Amino acid sequence: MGCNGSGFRQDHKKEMMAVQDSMDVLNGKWKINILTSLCYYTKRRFSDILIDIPGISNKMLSKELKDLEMNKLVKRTILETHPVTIEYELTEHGRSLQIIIENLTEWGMKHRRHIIEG
Amino acid sequence: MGCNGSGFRQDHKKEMMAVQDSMDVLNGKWKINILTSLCYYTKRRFSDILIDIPGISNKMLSKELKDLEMNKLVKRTILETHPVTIEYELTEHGRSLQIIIENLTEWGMKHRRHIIEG
DNA sequence: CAGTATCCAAAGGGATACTG
DNA sequence: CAGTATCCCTTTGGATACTG
Repeated sequence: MGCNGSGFRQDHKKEMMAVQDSMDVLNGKWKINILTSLCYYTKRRFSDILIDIPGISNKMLSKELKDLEMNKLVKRTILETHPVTIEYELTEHGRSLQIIIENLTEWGMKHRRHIIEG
Repeated sequence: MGCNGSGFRQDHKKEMMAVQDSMDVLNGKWKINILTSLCYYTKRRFSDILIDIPGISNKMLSKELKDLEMNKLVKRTILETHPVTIEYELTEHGRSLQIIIENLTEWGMKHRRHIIEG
């Protein structure tokens, strides 16, 4: 049942709660951006993401990556190179956000045309 | 070109920027929730939304609705009843977020099963 | 009903420096 | 490279009261 679907139920508390559940995970100023970087680049190192996202500080990137790991959206792998290489990537659960990220990408471009450029 | 698409271009700055443009509009703790309420209920009054979204204060709802109006996602209509009735609804541009909201709804339910309920 | 105003605490987050 | 630690300002936003 979509947004315009008016099924038997009159209220939409379940939908409201579900969206809230999503936003609890994706909150903060940078999470979506980090997930986007990992979504499009597949594998990415700490310093790469730092460059991918203009304005983010190492402190925030560190914190947000930990949050995302805790929510099982991101996987951190240590490669035993010298010195060690740390790779971040989406988990399977994280990849289930792919469609949302693609939609946000598309919508962002549309919004730019609609508002920013007039 | 999707997240896994590796076309000719090697970088994804355009996509990163587009997502950032989206998030600039949808930032804050409550915007998505407000849009969700208007998406599923179609038309909604101030006090209705206050009830739809557990935890939001009238101050924040007021502020966020203004932001959304400024970004042309939400339309505010004054009905000349006694006393006046104020109706909020999505603009056409706002309705273009419908697919994202539906995806977030679905993903939230999936995430609940995956993480919260184990 | 549909907000606005004020106060104030807590969280967010930038800048800079430092570590293994 | 991949972070931590600290300082401290800024923003967020809750509580409460008030207005037309």
